[in-house]
Amino acid sequence: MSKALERREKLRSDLILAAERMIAERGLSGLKTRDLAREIGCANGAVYNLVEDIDELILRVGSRTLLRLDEALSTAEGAGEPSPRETLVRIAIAYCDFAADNLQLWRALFEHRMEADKVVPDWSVADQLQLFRHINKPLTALLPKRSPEQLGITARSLFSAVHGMVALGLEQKLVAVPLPALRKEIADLVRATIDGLIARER
Amino acid sequence: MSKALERREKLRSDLILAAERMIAERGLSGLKTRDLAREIGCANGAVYNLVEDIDELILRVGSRTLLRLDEALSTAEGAGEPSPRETLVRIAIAYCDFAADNLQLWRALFEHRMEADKVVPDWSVADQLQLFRHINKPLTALLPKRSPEQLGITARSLFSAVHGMVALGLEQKLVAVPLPALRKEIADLVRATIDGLIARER
DNA sequence: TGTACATCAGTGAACGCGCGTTCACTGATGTAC
DNA sequence: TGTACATCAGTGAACGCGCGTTCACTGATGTAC
Repeated sequence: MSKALERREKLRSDLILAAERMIAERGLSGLKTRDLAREIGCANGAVYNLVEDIDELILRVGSRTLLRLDEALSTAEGAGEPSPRETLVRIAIAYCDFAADNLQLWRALFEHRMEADKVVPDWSVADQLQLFRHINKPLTALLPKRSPEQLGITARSLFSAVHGMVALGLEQKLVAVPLPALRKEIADLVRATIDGLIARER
Repeated sequence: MSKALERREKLRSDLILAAERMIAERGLSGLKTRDLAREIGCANGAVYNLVEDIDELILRVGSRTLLRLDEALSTAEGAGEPSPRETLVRIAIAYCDFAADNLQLWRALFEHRMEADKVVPDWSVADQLQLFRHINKPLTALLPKRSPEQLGITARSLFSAVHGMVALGLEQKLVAVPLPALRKEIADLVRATIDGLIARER
């Protein structure tokens, strides 16, 4: 039986990797069960032995994407001088670079909506919250007077703002910041915002 | 013949209004041709006498939304003291309020993607560019040393940042700024950013 | 070691639903004489 | 004013495609004796 279980786990991981590749290449809407089955060499219906449904599969891929994003942010955090302000700038730039390098996978994180009645599982929620620790630490150093709740809100605001610049910038549509200028604009905005917040603190 | 033309125009405008109502109530994905036809009291196929296809219809609704947004921003601009910094804050808050009050229609502006081969028509492009004049005027007053190109990029950055806060805030998901705090957070971020940009200018 | 049986992963055709768009046809409206 | 004809908006059934999911069946693998 263990041979069978092993095989099953192998197939399951193949499935998730194939889904990841497919989203990366063709976007979330390009993910099709029949193509997945062909890709991992099994029948249509076998997919449903490996995974509850397509929503679960998408969340599994999302989990992997968040993990890689986490690593990218950790790397950015570690490099260079320890000034908390510049750490935040580096994190923001790293977020931008990650999104650009993993465009479709990163978009899938935000495009995917569960049906109204289904609930996002705990393991997926935990993945998301993890990421805020990158922002929280330097922000706490910069704004020591603020309560944890206030800091949490400021962290979310800052993240949302940077996320917006990245999202519209990478769309390459009319309202977007032109791509070459994007990283510089993000750095400027983060620095300006932080300086403004600190000045306001006093 | 003019009686017929009149009737046709009436039906066409009914169609656009019905589409607007339908998107507002059920979101962009809730827009269905059969429901539209029933709503305006004609057959399925008649819709295609009034409009090229569904993409055009969505863009027409989008055009109306952008027009109302433009009015809302104009109103915000006019009210209160003339300090350019506070004008920008009021515009950002007005954008947030408009999005909250017109949630589905506002989302439709960003969700809608044309198929790769089709081109967004000129009248739709013009609608979008119009809006930036609201941001550009006060920004020019605040940052007089910058060239028009630089100002254009800064305007887009600022817009993207505020848009990101509104978009994630109104999603009400994990990463979002809590809704009651959103307006205050936006005002703070805009003030902090502007102060930071001006300080950097010197 | 060999045989009978049970289990369950794997199969792939078919279900079921949704939905934009087309098209042969109709009937009301307008035009020509 | 009346008749024959042309036009074209309006009709709604049907086309065509996509696609997640189910399900009766099969065959390989493992277990019991």
